[in-house]
Amino acid sequence: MTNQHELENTEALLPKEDFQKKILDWFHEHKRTMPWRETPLPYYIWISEIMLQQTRVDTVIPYFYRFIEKYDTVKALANAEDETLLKLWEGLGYYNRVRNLKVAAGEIMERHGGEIPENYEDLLKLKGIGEYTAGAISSEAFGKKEIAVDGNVYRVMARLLGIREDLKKPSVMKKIKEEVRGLLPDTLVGDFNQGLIELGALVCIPNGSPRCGICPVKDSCTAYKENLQDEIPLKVKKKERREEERTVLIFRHEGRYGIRKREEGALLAGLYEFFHEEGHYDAHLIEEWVENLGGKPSAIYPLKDKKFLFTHILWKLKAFVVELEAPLEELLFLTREEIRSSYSLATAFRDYFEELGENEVE
DNA sequence: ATCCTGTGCT
DNA sequence: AGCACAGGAT
Repeated sequence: MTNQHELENTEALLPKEDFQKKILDWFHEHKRTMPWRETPLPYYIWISEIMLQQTRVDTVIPYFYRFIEKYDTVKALANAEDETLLKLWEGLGYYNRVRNLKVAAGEIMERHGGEIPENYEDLLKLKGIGEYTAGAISSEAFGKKEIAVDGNVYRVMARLLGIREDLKKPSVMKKIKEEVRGLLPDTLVGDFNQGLIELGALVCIPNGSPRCGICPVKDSCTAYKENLQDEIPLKVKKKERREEERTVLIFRHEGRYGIRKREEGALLAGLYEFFHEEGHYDAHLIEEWVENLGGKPSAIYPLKDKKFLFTHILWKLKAFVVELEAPLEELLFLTREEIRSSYSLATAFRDYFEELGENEVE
């Protein structure tokens, strides 16, 4: 019995043609209606895929209509005004996406005579298009035999194959992509890809129990058969973050603020930052401290405590604005406007920078 | 590999 | 209110 069971899970897990047919049939019957599916022009697929990154279908649809009405071709997009473009995107978030979209439109005009390229490799070179999006456009708009593995597909495949490993591990991602590649049909590849994605979005869902009862491929699903739906995808232990207490001193002299450049090769190399040191200090310790640095504080105002997360470190920040009678030698003293326009401040300090404007008395 | 982005989920 | 996510960039 055990042997037979194992056999089912390996070679017979997914008789390929059956699996393809089940996904395609299910997709054709249950797919949600979306404007770019009704009219699958390459340009529409491209715009929608970019909009759909980190954004729900329902949110995207009205933006999509407005966008393609205003910019109906790659050429129009390449010549778009930044202001108008940003206005059209307002509320969608992740604004780099729309900046990249215009850059890519320019690239398509220059390198591809205004025609969206069909090949995965060419698509991949375009700004804002990564592995997933290149595969999605190539297969869905041009019928090329390419995979389009997004977060949904990783989850669906992990459950189907019973993969109880961290889906963020490159080796695991690679394995899943190879599995999907091996399952691609010769025709209707785009529908097959979308079928897997749609299955992940509607049936094999990320939060809450998957709806295995209505799944077209439950019979070949390891997680279903072994009741592992809650174990897969594996919830990865959130890596312990080292906590560091730091005190930030925002020096001000005659309306200018002191910043310094971070060392090359360090965390956040080359970005600018306010002065800060390890440890938490209160106002009168700071007075001494600043005097040791050769400064004369005329006033010290506390700002709100903040936390800032890196992948591996948590900074617990205390911050003070320190009014100085003279600038400090080791820092660059600049107006807020100068900093805003010409210096890239490390994001850890950006909130404090923004707050400086709020209670500033000019 | 590591960082970034803002959102939606708890 | 804080955190996890997801895809691309560097």
